[in-house]
Amino acid sequence: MYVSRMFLPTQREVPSEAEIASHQLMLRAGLMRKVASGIYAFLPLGYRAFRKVERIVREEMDRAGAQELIMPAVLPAETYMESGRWSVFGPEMFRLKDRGGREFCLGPTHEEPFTETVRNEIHSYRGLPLTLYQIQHKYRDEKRPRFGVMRSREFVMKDAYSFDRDEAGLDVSYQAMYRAYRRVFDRCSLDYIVVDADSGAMGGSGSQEFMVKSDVGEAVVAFCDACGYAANDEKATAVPAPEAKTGVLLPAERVATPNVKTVEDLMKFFGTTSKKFAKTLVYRTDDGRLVAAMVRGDRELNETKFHNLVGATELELASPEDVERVTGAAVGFAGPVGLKERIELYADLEVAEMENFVVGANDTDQHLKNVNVGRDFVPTKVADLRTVEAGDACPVCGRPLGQCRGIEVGHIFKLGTKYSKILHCNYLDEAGAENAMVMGCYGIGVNRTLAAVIEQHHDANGIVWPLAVAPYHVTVVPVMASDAAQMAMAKDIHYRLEEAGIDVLLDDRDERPGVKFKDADLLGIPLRVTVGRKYADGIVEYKERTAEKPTEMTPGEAVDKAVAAVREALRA
RNA sequence: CGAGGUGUGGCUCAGUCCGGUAGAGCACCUGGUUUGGGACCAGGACGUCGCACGUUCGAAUCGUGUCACCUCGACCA
Repeated sequence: MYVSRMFLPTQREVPSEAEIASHQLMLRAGLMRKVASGIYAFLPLGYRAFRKVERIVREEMDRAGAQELIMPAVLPAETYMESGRWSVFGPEMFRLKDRGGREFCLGPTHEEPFTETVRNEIHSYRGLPLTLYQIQHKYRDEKRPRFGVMRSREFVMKDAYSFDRDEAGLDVSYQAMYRAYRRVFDRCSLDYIVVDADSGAMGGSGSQEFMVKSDVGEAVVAFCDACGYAANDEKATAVPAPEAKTGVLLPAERVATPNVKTVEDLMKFFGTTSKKFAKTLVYRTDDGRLVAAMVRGDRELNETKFHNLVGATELELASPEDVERVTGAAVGFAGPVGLKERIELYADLEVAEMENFVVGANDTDQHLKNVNVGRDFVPTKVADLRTVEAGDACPVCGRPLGQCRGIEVGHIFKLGTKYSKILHCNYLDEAGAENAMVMGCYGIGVNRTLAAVIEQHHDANGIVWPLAVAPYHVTVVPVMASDAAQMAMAKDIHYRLEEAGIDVLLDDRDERPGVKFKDADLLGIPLRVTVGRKYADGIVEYKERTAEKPTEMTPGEAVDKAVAAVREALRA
């Protein structure tokens, strides 16, 4: 491809709307342009890279035995009404009506149409197992799209769905996907970890996320270097770390604490550590229940865990009015003892281990000290409710946990029979008995994966594509476009590479060399062959994007070296 | 959805407080000189200053409304 003919709008300046490296570089290198908030057009160079990722995904899905199909992006409301998700998705779903007033949506995820299709066509165990997938645009009207394609409202997802006779079959299908995912992200040269994830509202028996390590990731993961435990912080647990006990229960006592509301205020007032307090937080569920959660003063409540425990669809902090009604006190003085209304009260594991601690008295400007679980109050249930922190003890081996941020590029999920039961996706076994199919679902965010690659592979000058996803493998740069002999040699190298099946650019523009080198670096083309000052002696320069300096060699050697490097890198 | 911010040529931004002929750099076009890490000189084109209404002799600038975009938070099978 001749650069002079390409639609490749690069920008010298950093676009003001882009915050993170991948977003800035995707705009600067002319990979994409924004059409609306969270909606992007891929330009030729970006689309090439996108298709490289897509191809890797497709190859690995096919290798794992999954079969590709394509569902419509526009789906009728009925498809999601049967499962109940027409209402569950709420405003996040892009909805539209046809001319007859019938309701449709742009598919946010496709469990329903896949399940429906399989239900309609497969009725026997003979048709199982089956894994189907598509690479499709998905639509979610995110409250806050950000970071370019990292969190967008239209995005491309590879979503696969497996259908098995039983749990054992699901395990096999799931493992096949797990291995395929590892291969996909390995081939993309991503540094990632696989973490246990919350399977909460989706039900099901297990779920793992593929997290690309990155400071700009929106997810927080806890991991243990010693034993390999790793989990999304929504799910991560740690060994409780109770304070030493004296075994002497002191009598509970009311203390006037005017304007002492926060844990920090309390520490000052009582002159002790936050580990001697317990916070009581009141939440409201979507069905109108008020529920309370207690965690130790130095801990954070993990809303996901609480959410799952309470069994609500929606959960949010109760309004001040609700809190005042339940506690009979201003916000900040809630406690487990003497609540005005009987509400469910859940205590974290560590709260259950506390002794002679301080809680709100359910009376404005009053706290209770020397409170003890069992004697002064009995929680509805004691459970793990806190968010883990770096340094907490690993739940598997007890060593300190580390924490890092991650970009979720893939998610694999054992759905079980959640959808097959609701949607009556059944099969007859050998004995003629009807059973619900056991399902799994597996997603990869294709454009997010592309952004993650850039996030992990760039430097001050631009993108540094791994060969496997580079839009072009090699760029041939004649230093003086006006020198016909030089240009002829560059064209010859370009031709020979192209003939060898290499994706190659020829920067034939009549620009100063500095401009071409800067652009080559910005675009991140992994290999560069420069035809310059020594071309008359039959010498060109070969340089890897990451190398400090070029190496001199003959054009033939440069071609051979580039071809070998590309073939080596693409050997899947 | 809550809070904050920004909308001026393709890009980055100044001008707005204090109303008076719309600016700079980069990019673009023409000619010339250049040519190993984003050249230089000369000339040129490109704007209803997000939109609407209002105040005023006069609005990029003041007021009201509205839209878009960005950041933080909340939310996110």
